[in-house]
Amino acid sequence: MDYDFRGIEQRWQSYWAEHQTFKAKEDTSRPKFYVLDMFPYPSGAGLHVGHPLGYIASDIFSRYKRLRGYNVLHPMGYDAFGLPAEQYAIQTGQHPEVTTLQNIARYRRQLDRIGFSYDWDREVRTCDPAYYKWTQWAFLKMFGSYYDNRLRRARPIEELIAAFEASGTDGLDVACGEERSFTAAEWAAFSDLEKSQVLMNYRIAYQGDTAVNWCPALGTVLANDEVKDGLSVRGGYPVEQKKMTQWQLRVSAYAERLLEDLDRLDWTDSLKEMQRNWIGRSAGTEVVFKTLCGDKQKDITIFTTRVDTIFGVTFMVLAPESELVPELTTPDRKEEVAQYLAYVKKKTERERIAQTKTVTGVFSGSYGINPLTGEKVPVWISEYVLAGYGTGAIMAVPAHDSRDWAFAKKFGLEIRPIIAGCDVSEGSFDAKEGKMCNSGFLDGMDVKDAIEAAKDYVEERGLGRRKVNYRLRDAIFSRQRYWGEPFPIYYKDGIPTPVPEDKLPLTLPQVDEFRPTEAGEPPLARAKDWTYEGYPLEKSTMPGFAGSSAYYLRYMDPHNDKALVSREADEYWRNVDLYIGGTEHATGHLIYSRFWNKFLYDLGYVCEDEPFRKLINQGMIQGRSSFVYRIVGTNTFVSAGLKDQYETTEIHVDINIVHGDRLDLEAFRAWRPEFADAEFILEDGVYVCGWAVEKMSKSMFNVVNPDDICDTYGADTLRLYGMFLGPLEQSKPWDTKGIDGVNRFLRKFWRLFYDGETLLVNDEEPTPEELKTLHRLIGKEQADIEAFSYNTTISAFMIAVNDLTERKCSKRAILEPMVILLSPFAPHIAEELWHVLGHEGSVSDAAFPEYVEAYTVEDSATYAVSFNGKTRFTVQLPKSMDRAGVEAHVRALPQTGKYVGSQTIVKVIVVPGKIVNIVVK
RNA sequence: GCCCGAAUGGCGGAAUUGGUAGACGCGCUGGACUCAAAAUCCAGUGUCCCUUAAAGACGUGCCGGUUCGAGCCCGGCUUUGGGCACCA
Repeated sequence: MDYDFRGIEQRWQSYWAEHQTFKAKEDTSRPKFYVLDMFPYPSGAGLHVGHPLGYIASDIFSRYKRLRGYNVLHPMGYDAFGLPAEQYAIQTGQHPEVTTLQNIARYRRQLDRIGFSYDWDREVRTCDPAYYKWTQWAFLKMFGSYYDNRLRRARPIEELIAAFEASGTDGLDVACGEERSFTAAEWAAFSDLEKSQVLMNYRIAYQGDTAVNWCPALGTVLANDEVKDGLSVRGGYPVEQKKMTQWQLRVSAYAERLLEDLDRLDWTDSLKEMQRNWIGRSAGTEVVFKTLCGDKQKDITIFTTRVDTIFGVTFMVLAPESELVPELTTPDRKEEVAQYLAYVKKKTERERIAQTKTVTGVFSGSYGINPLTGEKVPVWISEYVLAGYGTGAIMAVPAHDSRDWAFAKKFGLEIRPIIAGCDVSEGSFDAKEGKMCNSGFLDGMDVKDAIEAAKDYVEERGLGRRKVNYRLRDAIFSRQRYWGEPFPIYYKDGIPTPVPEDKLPLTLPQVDEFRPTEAGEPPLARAKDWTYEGYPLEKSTMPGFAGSSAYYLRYMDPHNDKALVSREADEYWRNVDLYIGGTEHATGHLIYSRFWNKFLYDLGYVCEDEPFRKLINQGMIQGRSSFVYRIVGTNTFVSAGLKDQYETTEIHVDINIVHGDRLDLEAFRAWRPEFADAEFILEDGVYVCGWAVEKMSKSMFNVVNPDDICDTYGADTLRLYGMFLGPLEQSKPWDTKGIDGVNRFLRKFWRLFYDGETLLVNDEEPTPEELKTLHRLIGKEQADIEAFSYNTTISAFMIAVNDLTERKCSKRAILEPMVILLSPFAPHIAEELWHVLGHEGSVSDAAFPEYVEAYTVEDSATYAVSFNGKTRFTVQLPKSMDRAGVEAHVRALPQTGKYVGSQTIVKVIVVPGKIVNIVVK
């Protein structure tokens, strides 16, 4: 019998489905292991080979853990709300749900062919009302909570209301938008509407005015992580800054915990570093400068990490959006300031980014007073100061900050160095080193000491206080779109009011069209009767990350309609042990999920405060594009090696008609009508294509469809080859050259069982050498799989199979454990061979073979030979060698003579496995 | 500009973390089988010197250092991938 992968793969895939082999049940008698993939957005293009690579990696680990006796939870679902389906709906009128369901069906067919061990009974879809009920529920919980900075956790808003009633804001330390203070009596006197507005300042899900990334082409706002280089990540449309009232999540309240808890996670350092930078903790000082502005007195609070440089302040700068700007603009400067503000306002985000080197600004006419020196310094307005960070105002120290330096140069302001001996004629001196000068009481101190001394000084005299700032902003949670979760909020007399929990889910209404209304309202404004008890419902919907923030919890208990997850299920599965996915979610999903989980943890709904214990980032799979070269103005194509002799245009060509960089000329002519009468200039009789590694995409004709690989080689070969390409975490191009190698390996393994129709498996006793081969493999597998070094694991397998082939060993005692070892990687062929060996049932229920040290190759130990207390060289000796043996060996070494010379060795001290000390006389 | 990471044959990549560099696979060369092709199998394959072999020398981006010993550690570069980017 030959290795008939088509029959085998079909047969075993049906077997798994029929027998529910991978159905996961809570079972407290067994240890759990939760392996999760980042669920896909089902796009219209279907899967390409890059997508399932991470899924294959996690599937291998799931199957491996199963073999090791774990109760494995390995689910899959779809992140099904999102922009592309809606854009398509706007263009075609097709309901996004229809296209989404079609895409899901296609994804499922593609996934099924690869033989994953998913428990499909637990599938979730974020666009399913039974699922988004819990997204809405969580939102309501956030709406009904505030963050207590002292307890460092979220609490129900009722507790805050009780505190207001008892003593107003007195003695509170809670996360909020703006600092406010009022007494209990004042609180009691507020109207309902006023109370609602006050509470918004504290809720974890709140409505507030904010500068947002507005994308006119998409007709919606976007979160910071949805914008890159001033363009929307999806679609690449321009984005501008706009002030709008939006729902937001107070992620910033969790900044410190999100940062601290990174240390406890088993994630890669680079990913943790990305999150740390995104959170951007910076410890500094807030200092108050009084101002002189006609007869008005106004304080400017600034934030700085370098109070020690305060003696070098020669001017101050406000963000254009700062509310102090109108107050501090003197009448004679009014016109110029207004002009500048208009100029800043009409800039798009993209222009701002492109022009970061251009220095702009305007003088306000006012002066600030340096609280340490009493000196008067001008207050400027410039866009290089951001309204959203710190206090939106800075003290400028041009001698020691490059941005201030550039500004001072441009506007001719004084640059006053305060570190001895530094040269600031060509640029600022930003380093934190040297001795202070021109700085009053700080003179002569080391900069490092001065930083602390200055902080203390300012704090002790009440001129300012220590303050920690974060770059992390609150997440903007409204989208002016149709295809997302509706907010369970209605407006009762203008007061945002939650829809009662027992009325959830609040389902998405039908609309006749999916674009915004003529009045510029979101599409939900088109719905008939979009009201609750006669009051208007919120018309925006939630963003893409809403549904993906807690999906891992829902998998634990997907059919529960009483709770997001039951206590029992949560306490059994707890959190994700292994999460595999791309690094592109580092500052989006992976932050939001952690925040969302911590919030639920604070309120006692889940028992772990971090969602993903270990995280692996699989690298991106790039495409290998092929090119042909058309001579300009002709329909003649020249082979890559000769192209430099002509003036040519590079054209992407479908990689399916290129074989080993050689173009199939007939297929090329048939490919597109305009190439039907193409002429070619060949080299050595063939047309050689050029190539490049690029992103895998339709437009570059370099997409490899996993279905095609399954057709030609089978899913097992696809799985093995994908893992054999190189280290999991590394980005690499998909190059189908070389796939024959792993396919050959599978056939070779098969031939250990069969010679044509003859079954070769026998019950002979294995020789010690054969056992050694087997156990070397077991040892390698165990160590390498745990380290996700799948490529070397597969190499080890190939070595073992080559070795057994050479020995003509088809002994059951060797082959049986090997089938089990292979099953995580190539499950279909493993099932078939398990069956051939006479077993009933699935190899997935077998146990990982035990590793016996006796059969392993004799390991060597390294001994460092030291003489006169200094290590001179090392020797490698078998681990089994005893002390006397090591001693004799060392005495006989020629190197020993070199160092000991004519002296006599009186003693050799052997520390097992490590050091040999030689004592001489 | 700032913060991470990487650099090894013709190619993808190994190397027990300081101990025989190049495992495994691809490709290539030669051979066996075959009427032939495919498939399969066997042998060779870092570079240089050489008819060949032995032997030797060189060899992990570059320069220097530590060490008996460096792909791995230290200092200084170069190239490259990724993240952040007026965050005070």
